[in-house]
Amino acid sequence: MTEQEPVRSDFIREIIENDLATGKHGGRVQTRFPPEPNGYLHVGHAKAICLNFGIARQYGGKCNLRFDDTNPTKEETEYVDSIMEDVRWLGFEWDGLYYASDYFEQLYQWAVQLIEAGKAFVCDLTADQVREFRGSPMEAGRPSPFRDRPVGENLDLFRRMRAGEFPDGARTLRAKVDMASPNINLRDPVLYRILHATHHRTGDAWCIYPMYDFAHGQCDSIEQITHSICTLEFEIHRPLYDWFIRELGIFAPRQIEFARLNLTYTVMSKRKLLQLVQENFVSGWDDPRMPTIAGMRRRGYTPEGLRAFCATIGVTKFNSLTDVALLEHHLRDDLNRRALRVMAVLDPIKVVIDNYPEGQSEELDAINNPEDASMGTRKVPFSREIYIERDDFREDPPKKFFRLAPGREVRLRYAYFLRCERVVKDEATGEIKELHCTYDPATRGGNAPDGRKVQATIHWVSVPQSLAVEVRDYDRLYLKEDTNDLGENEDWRTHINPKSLIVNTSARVEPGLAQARIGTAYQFERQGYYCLDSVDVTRDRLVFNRTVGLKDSWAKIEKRGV
RNA sequence: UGGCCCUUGGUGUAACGGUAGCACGACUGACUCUGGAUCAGUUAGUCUAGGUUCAAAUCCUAGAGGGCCAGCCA
Repeated sequence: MTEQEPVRSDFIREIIENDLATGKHGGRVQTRFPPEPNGYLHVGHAKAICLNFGIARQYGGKCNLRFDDTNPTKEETEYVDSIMEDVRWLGFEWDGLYYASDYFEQLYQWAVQLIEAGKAFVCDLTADQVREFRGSPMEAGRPSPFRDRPVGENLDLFRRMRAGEFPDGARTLRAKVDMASPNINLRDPVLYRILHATHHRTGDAWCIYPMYDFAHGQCDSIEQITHSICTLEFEIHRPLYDWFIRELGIFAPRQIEFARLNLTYTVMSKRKLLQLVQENFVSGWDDPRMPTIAGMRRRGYTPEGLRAFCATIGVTKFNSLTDVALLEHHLRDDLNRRALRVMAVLDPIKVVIDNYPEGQSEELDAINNPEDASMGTRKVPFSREIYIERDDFREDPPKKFFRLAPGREVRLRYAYFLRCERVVKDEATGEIKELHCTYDPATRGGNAPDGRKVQATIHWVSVPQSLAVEVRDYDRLYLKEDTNDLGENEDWRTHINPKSLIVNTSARVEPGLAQARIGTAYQFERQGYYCLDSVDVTRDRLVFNRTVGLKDSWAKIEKRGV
């Protein structure tokens, strides 16, 4: 990431600047990005990553990557690996790499400390009973009958919980806070539960695991996090974290909450993304339709585009729904600068140029990127038979349609003026089989010496040299704009778009694309940005993913009704 | 019938008691060998009601609307 990328200020940066100005923490800024390794990172995480790592970079601070791995039943090494890869791909490098599980022993000792101070107790209530005793938001809870268990007994029981003497769920360690608090998190929350499960890092060393609430704040404290940035739903947990920090007498980070990203037509919950994968709605976490970082990378999104998007959406405490068009705008903005222009005919119709000598071919110069002259030029072959886009011809052209039609002349990009003379149709179906045209040899390169103008320039490929490729076009995965807006008892899957993937096997591209490389952005001129698929390409089959389409003002005109 | 947080054009945001600005979208127009890009322009906003003040998007009160919280998930 270049240091020059613009950073807009926000309420969190204001807090930090204020802390810096007043000398809090001696000018030190330490943040962290704390994912749970139970799924792949998505674009919402990208916002959090840009925030935490971006702040550290901006203020000369540090940012750790810490895996919140306190629940062995859901976490896997595969996710740890993917998360590290995605953070790096986005353009960030962590200072410290930690796991909550690194701190299990310390956390255990702190639990013992709370027991000794009479602030925690071992509770024998079942999960159902705990729920019942907890009360509701409207009514106070009742204390557990085990709340006043003597310290010595608590210590003994907790030690035996660790030693594996009890089955899952038999007992918990709970904090003694306030059963009458209007904040339910303070009603004697569970600190430790018994879970005879193998942890992806600590193996079978433990059979009791700390709850997130008992781990997160203290992990931040251990790492001397100055600003602990998290999403809004943890706001109500903050008093609990502060309580632990105070009772334990340890370093106090400041937690600041911001609103998570919501995008139109985009499923963002980890639970739903996991469902999409497990129920085969998509091919995997990296399916190009997924809003995961891995999916977007495979789709052809760029780190720069994603970062630019994150920089403009801002950071607030307001629950908003960002238009996915804004993401696409930043993507196009970046891709426009970097993409190699090529010609590809997605839905070919054959054109025979009757006055072009049979058996002849030639090479024409084409510009690789009009936005960047340093990307040079290339040669594209031209011959008597070419393919053009079926959409670029209308037998009976509507008003404002500028492209090819009988008797009309257009420019073939980088080649010649072409006039349509005759249409050949299938007698039975009426389908257009091919076009017979003539070209003007004097217009080689694309300009007429007599100064004559054409209304349109269309792309094309030469039939004999063209390459047949597979092109995958993606549409939104979800049909409803607000994916969180669901009726009572409504299954969110009913709104999954059944046509989110369209595989096109009849596309033809210019021959130079035989050397296409994974990770390179291409613009199929007049159509969109594409990239080679990183998974399904084989030696004899090129597969291109449509990253995002170009803005199409003709489509707009046509849609309005001419 | 609880507690906490939030509310600025269609959307995302800025304005920190003193001219409501920016971006996206939409719409015009110019230009163009991509109906792309670019450029110029138009559109449209402070949730409501009171109060404080010379002055309120900003402070106070009430209301309306939205979000979160009753996992041995994070």
